Amino acid sequence: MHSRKLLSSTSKFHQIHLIFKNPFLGTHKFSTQSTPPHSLPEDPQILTTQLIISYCKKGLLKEARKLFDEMLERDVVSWTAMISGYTSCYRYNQAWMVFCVMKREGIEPNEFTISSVLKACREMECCYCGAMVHGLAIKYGMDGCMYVENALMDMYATCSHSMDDACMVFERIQEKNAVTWTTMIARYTDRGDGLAGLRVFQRMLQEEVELSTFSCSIAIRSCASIRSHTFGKQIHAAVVKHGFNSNLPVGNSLVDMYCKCSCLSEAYEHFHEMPERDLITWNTMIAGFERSGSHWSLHLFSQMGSQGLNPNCFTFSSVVAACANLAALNCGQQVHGGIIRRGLETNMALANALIDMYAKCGNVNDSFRIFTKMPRRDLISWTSMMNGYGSHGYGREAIGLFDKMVDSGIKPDQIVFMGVLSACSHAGLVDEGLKHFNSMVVDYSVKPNQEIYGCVVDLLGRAGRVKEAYELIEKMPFQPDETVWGALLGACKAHGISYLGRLAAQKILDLRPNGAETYVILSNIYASDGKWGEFAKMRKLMRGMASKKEAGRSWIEVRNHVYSFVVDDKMGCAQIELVYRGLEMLVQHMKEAGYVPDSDCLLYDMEDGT
DNA sequence: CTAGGGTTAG
Repeated sequence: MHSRKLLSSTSKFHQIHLIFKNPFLGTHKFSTQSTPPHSLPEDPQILTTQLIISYCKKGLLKEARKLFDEMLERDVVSWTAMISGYTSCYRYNQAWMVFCVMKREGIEPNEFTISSVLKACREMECCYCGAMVHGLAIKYGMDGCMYVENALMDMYATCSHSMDDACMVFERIQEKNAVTWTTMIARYTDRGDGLAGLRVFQRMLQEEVELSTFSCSIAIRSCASIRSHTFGKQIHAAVVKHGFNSNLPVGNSLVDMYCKCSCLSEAYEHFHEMPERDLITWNTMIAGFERSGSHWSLHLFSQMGSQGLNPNCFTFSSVVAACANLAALNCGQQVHGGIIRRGLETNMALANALIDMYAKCGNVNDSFRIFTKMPRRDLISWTSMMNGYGSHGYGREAIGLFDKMVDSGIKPDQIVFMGVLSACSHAGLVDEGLKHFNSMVVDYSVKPNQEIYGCVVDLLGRAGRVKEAYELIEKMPFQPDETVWGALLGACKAHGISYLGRLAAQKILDLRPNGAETYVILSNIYASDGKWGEFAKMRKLMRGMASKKEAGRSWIEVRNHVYSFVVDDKMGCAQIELVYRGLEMLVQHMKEAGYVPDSDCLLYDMEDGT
């Protein structure tokens, strides 16, 4: 811990001299004026405290701390200024340490100190520290102060394992203000319980608390988190009624809510009608389009540039993902250039997105180049690289990365195991895959979910070990879902095992009776078994269903332009004839190499008997 | 000198 330095000159004039040398109080002003402005306090202790605050506001913590250490007498205000200075610059440990020294020196904290230090506890997610401060607050009789109560509630809501402690504080608050309500709604939403957040919002309305832009934007985020278009629209109506429409946070959260509820046209409509848009508005809309309309996302990105807005790492992470979805390598490389030009390539989230983008564009070597150059890697970096290797069939490399990741001290999660197992599955590394599956629970205490079981069923099934796959399904600790049965069905189809195939298809149809492709596979199994009566039944059921299946679309980027195709496409690009000629050549090559076309899943050709 | 709101990655 630091020691308090004593100045050689102990006069108050020395401290005032220090202050006049300081740039933030404007030395030039004082030197030209004969008397300082009246607003400046004459007490050097107060002056120094204000100087500390100015330094902290500029992020000059070292300078602030030096001044603080050199102070001859420090009252509770100076201590609190130093503590809140550290918290406002995200140095929560330092804030906490200053608080501890303060207590040791026998300075009694006030409600300002307590609420500042509670913020530090909250950010450190240290419920233990927070509870200790709670005790002090009670001891000094500050637990009736609004600021302390709200800060306590927020601390428990953020750090405690459940919302129970926060609720206890909340219910005891006699006069709840706007901050009390909004904090509660926001914390429920942060924990993924948007519905509970909305219930608090509803109670707030019942108690006739006036709506504000704050409460509206938070409540809209709650709607977004539970994808409730219904509630979202209702709050939107209230927003219009209160004239909050022109408020940016409210407008931005509305755009996000409509996007998350998959109402992209409504989102865009609102985006379009907003009187003012900032970077966050554009980022939200671009991110919203990324998932289900990547080309719109890229279009919006270029529009944003022509509006004179400078993209940040949030913008780029969506745009890189959009390029990955489209497998648009050229575009992705240009975006990568833009990232480097802005010095954002050190951003971990962006590097992760680039790894994924290059892998999905087929350049897994570029992915690895980015991966190796990263100074620090998180779980997502490793997962992205593993998935990149896995999707290119490099199972051994993916396993190697997994081991290195564990060695570097990062704990794998379910998604990492998904990556390792699917890499093993694609590379035919059955025993390695099973080994990792078994060590999941034993060595890493990660519980396998449906998807992971589906992956192991796929792993066994691809290798022809269909019976083992079925046994695994029977041993599953929960009811197998569509993905699991789908994996088994795929294996049965590939290895011509009709008995288990019929069973799997039936299970899928029980879960999702309108799955046209399942009927196709099932009818083909009946056909191959010569059960023509059943086959006819299936075909009858399928009639009228085929139209419900959406056409699969493929696309390719050539010279900065994305061309997309559907089966029997006649509308495509001008060189469509050339494309078909190329395709015929390829099919000829494949047939010469011994390829037999698989028509099991051709839905449209069924009626011709092909 | 103190408290509350909006956007991103597998």
